[in-house]
Amino acid sequence: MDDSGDKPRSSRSTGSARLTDVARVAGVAPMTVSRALNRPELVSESTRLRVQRAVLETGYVPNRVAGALASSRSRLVALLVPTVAHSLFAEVVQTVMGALSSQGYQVLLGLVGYTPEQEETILETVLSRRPDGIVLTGCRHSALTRQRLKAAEVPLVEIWDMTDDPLDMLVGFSHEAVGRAVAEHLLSRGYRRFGIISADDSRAKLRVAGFVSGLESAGIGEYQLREVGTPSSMPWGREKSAELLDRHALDAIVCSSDILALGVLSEAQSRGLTVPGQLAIMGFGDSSYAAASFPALSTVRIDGAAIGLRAAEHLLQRMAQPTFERAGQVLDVGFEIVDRDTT
Amino acid sequence: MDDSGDKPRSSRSTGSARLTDVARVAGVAPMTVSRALNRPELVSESTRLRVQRAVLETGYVPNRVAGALASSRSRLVALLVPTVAHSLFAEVVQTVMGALSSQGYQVLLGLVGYTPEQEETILETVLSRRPDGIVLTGCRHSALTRQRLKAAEVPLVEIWDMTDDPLDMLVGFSHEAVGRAVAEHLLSRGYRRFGIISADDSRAKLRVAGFVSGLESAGIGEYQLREVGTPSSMPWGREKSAELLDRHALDAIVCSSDILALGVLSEAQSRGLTVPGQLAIMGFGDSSYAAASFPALSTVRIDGAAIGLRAAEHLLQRMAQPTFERAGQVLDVGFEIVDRDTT
DNA sequence: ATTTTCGATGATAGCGCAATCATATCGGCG
DNA sequence: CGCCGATATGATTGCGCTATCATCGAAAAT
Repeated sequence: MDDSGDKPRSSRSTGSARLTDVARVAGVAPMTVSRALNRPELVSESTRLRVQRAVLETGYVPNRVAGALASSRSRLVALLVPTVAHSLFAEVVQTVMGALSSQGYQVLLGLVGYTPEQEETILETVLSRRPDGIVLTGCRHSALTRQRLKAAEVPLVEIWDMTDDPLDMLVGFSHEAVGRAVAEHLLSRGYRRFGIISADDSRAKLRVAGFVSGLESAGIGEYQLREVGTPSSMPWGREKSAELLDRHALDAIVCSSDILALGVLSEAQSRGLTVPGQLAIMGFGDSSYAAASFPALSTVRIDGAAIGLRAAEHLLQRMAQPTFERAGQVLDVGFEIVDRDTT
Repeated sequence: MDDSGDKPRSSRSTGSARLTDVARVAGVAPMTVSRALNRPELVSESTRLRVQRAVLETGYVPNRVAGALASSRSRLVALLVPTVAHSLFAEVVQTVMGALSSQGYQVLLGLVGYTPEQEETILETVLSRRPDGIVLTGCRHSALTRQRLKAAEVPLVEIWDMTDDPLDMLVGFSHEAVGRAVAEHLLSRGYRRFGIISADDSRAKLRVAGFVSGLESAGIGEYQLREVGTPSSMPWGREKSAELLDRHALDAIVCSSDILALGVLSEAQSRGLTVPGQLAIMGFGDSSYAAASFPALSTVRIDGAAIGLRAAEHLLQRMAQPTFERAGQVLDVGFEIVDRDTT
């Protein structure tokens, strides 16, 4: 007889227990169950325990879809990165998710590749989930993307790049500065005839631009540039460096990623070139295998974990106090030239 | 005067355009706008165009939170992997997301580490989003996890492991078989005195068990085992191999991941041991850098992309026809011993 | 001409939850 | 003793959308 008062569940119902079911079992109002679960400090100890028991008894799993609609808080953060098949971004994903999940947020991951068009498409569907915050890789967005982000008025952190004019918050580093620093480093080592192998991606190109401007500051106007598609890979590095070495007398090759540099290293070894004696090689990223190659790869270390962590912190702060305006906050985490055995 | 009939938006409203706003601008009923956007084949061409214009004019972004609540379809798939900071799982994430996003699904990523407890916690919050499908790494789940998954009645694919008794669908390979195959391979090469360095993770332990059983089949009962914590890293490999080599005369060391093997390789080189002459080394995973090490690392290739792709395909099929029962479907994608220069 | 069919559109009613305000209870205090 | 404020709980309403059924006009069938 204990369900004699129940209306039959509508045909649209999902079948699993709802808040009202828990409430009936616990002998309280639905609202009290909601509070017991979300704001336990507002209910008495005894009620909280009764609700807890009722939850176990009914096997209730809260429906956060409904909760999000009712409260306009999704507890969801969108994280948009080009790829996870690259240890640097994987590290960012790992740390961002660690920091956010400890605060009860879940992550909606979007892989946007390296083109603004993909970013635009993915952002649209992401915004339709009404995330409470967004972490976005890069600062170069399409006009539509910028407009949508502004209209959404959602806390936002751009990462992995640098600009004076962020959409909201920014945690990253200057790719141009990286390029210039690499140029200075290699010039100080005495290298003069440079090859460059770069991925066809806007941030890699910025680093190349910085590198070239560094060369020009030293009066060097000549260099050989080859572009490769994404994703970068060892074979790309081998192929392009073979092309470069066949046609030009070079004493150093600079790569837009460690994996390309490893390919160059293979090519050099297959040609019997001593490294760095006859050919110096420079990578980017300081991936876990950079130190493991033989000879150990000189590279540029980017602290992806720091970027992810600070980005998450900034976002959490803003999501906790949405009124406190701190737009325009910019953090440059820098980088470090790691001088191993290939330069 | 054109808003004279509007009720003021309630204080709970979010401020952005809703379906009814688009409907008013387009001069149709809200339901027609919903259809024009989600089932365009059900509305006339002219209505569809008017709605399209109204959407642009209002800057409407659909609210899929509300849509999901109303339709009981979230268009969300939960993807639970131990970590993305490991190229094998990154590859899975990459391919699963590629396949799902092309069909309009978004991915809720969960990083569950290597313990059933974490999986349990994360699964609970994941289920509260009412995903349309779940991809779960591994087949060993806590009782509560199994119970919740069964109660949720959501299409599910377990990956990266093998069992006769999957919860629903399964795409993976047998870790024990990997271990046995590695044992046979090394035994056929003549190695007899083995060290094992394994991560403290249940699937790695299965591979160890398979390896040991392979040794025992050959009448070898002695071997040296060291466990390391997660995440595996080169320093762990170096440290544990140093310990092993100090105390035991070994002619081969088997590792539960390529990154550990690379550490072992460094240690061997630092001791002036020839590889594989004085010490053979075996990795697992065939990470991108395995072929790049010097000497190139012998390892076990797992086709993470194939696993991700097939898992996504199975899931899409089931989500499209939820009535068509195919529970119990199991796909073994196998593995391959990659015999490079360290064995 | 009348009925049937079908495509297109609209009206209504929830989906499951939390914001909000109303109500009840209780001890402390003038 | 009655009033006040704090604390605990409940009733109501609506978040924005889609399932469902009703309606309506026009073409097709009788």
